[in-house]
Amino acid sequence: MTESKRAATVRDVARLAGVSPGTVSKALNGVGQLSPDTRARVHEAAAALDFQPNHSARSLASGRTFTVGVITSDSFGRFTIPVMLGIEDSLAAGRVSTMLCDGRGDPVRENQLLERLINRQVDGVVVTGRRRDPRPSLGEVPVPVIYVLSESLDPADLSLTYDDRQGTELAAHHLLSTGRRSLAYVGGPERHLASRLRREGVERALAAQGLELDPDLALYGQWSETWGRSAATIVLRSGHSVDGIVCASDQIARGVLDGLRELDVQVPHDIAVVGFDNWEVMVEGARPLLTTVDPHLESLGREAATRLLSAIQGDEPLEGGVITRGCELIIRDSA
Amino acid sequence: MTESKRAATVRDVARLAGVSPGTVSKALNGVGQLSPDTRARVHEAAAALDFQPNHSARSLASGRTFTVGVITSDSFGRFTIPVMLGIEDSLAAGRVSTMLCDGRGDPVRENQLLERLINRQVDGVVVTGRRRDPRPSLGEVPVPVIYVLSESLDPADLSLTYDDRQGTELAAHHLLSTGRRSLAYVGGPERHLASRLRREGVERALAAQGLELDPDLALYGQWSETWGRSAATIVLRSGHSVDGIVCASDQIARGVLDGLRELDVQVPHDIAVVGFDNWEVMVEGARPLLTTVDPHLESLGREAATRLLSAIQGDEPLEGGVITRGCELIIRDSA
DNA sequence: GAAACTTACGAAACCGGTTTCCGTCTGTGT
DNA sequence: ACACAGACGGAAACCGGTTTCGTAAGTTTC
Repeated sequence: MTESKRAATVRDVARLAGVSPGTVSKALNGVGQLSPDTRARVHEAAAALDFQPNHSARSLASGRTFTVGVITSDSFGRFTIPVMLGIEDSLAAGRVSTMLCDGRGDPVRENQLLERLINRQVDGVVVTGRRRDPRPSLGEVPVPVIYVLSESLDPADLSLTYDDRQGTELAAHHLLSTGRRSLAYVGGPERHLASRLRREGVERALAAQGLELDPDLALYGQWSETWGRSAATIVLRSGHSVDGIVCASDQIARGVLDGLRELDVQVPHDIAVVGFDNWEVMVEGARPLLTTVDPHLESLGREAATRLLSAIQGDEPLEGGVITRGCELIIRDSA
Repeated sequence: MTESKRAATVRDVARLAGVSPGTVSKALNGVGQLSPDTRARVHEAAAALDFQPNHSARSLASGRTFTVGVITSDSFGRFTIPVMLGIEDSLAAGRVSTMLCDGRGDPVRENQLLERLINRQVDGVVVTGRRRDPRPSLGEVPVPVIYVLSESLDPADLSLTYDDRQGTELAAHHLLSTGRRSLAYVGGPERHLASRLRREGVERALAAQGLELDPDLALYGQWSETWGRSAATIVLRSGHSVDGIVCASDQIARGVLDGLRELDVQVPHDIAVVGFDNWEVMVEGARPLLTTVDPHLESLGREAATRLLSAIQGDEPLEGGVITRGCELIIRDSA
């Protein structure tokens, strides 16, 4: 099918339309001064020959590649994927392709990849990673760069991320507004920023009602189900009559649910549980279905791509700073 | 840093080395007849200027882009990612980049993406998808194509996939060799090839011992935990004294484990359970830790890339057929 | 009816490498 | 001393678009 000897070039089109190659370029790109008639003839000829401009040639001449690089420090994990989808979705519309690179969390490797992307003349770069913790900047790069999820340490860079604090605040607020009074927070490792921010969200919601989070009930551990199960026991044995638990991830929440069930606690009757991530697999397998916070990663990816694109087109650099988007609470059966 | 005005070109290097641009190209690419001395001088000059050949120009002239396209019909789901990682891993070594496209399972969109990749002159294409079921061929494509996971319906294409049958055969064999006699199989939807093949594996292992799979104990359902939980009940109520269950996925297995626990069945003492996929999240959250079949998706991706690469370099087309790789049983605590 | 603009398009340079072809220089054989 | 092969490296064409610039024809202006 796509085998007609050799692809048509702009000269072939020119010959068929009876114009010069330069004119073909102008007609097809809608630039220059051309009579409507000529323009039409060229388009016709191009269509007849199924002309597809050679991408390399176009890039070479114009300096633009219609390609953006995506560097992830995570190995396309659960967090990167929705972001990628959003990016793809938004870029595909502009006929821009993405070149995906996995930095494996190694800054050296990351820099090599960046070199390579620059060398390939990408029009822009998206940097993303699993962690919410700030990451080192890529430094001076000749094309626009936007950081997603993991914000850049350099305030001159533009970062786009979601609001951890607001997320759990939403969750805790929901618990409080449905009559719960004594909340616990089960986080991941304390060294992770996300763990600490999410705790703050719970504290803020409590403070708004004149309540506070008992230090005994603010637990740090791992991002795993196993930890969630242990945490459930710890909370129950704490002596406090907890009636709501905000978890820092759906995995933890799932562990908590399992732990509670084993201890014959009714969810949500006795204790309500909220997760974080809205990770389908976890949410679906959980019993009862997990109420959780959705950080809308895909739309974050879409926005990142859109901003990057306009920076590329407008040629004005992205202005630095951190843009934070809100999360949404998805209410199901566990709270 | 990478801001030294304008990137060095082959002419800059030529001037510094006191040779002609053509000679620089030859020296750097190790072709042509050049004295060792000249070669060295050019390399030195290139290093001094931190010369990076312009990718578009190189592609334009040589016809090769050092880029392969990856089209996934799955939205970078759980199955595609390990494959992608393998591909990346294997290609990065050859300084080849990957261009990722998500076909969303829509053949029309898929074809547009392919057009775009061809137009961008990719050197080769990898097609992958979540489903094991065969998929339509992309048809005539001017570059090598390899299908991974979802094999192509056209026997003239080269497909690379894993052996579902052998996977569950391994699992069932393990159960039998540890003294289990009465096995059940809990599959996904019957319309999915994977479900049927995995059942056959169980049957083969049983047949090897002169046993067979009772039709009552070969269950089809969904790829979900919920289904696994139901299936556990169905198996127990079947009246057969089952002592081993082979599940078609880790999610199902996890549901089965939960179901059994609720019915006070001891795993693996009373019933042994084996999953399929070796999906870390599921395996880790399961209690007891899940014994499961690992299809080694990442190495499948690596092999696909390697084959593609050699086809690209050797210029001989890939010979058609389906290559099937074996799975490995990962023994943990559930069987 | 000439000057002053416009409009429409082609010629050619250009982007930055690769590759072919050919001339020169050196060394060898007679 | 002369022919000849082989090694070396330069000039220039080439890949396939884009873009600048110049000019011929057509239109307005006075």
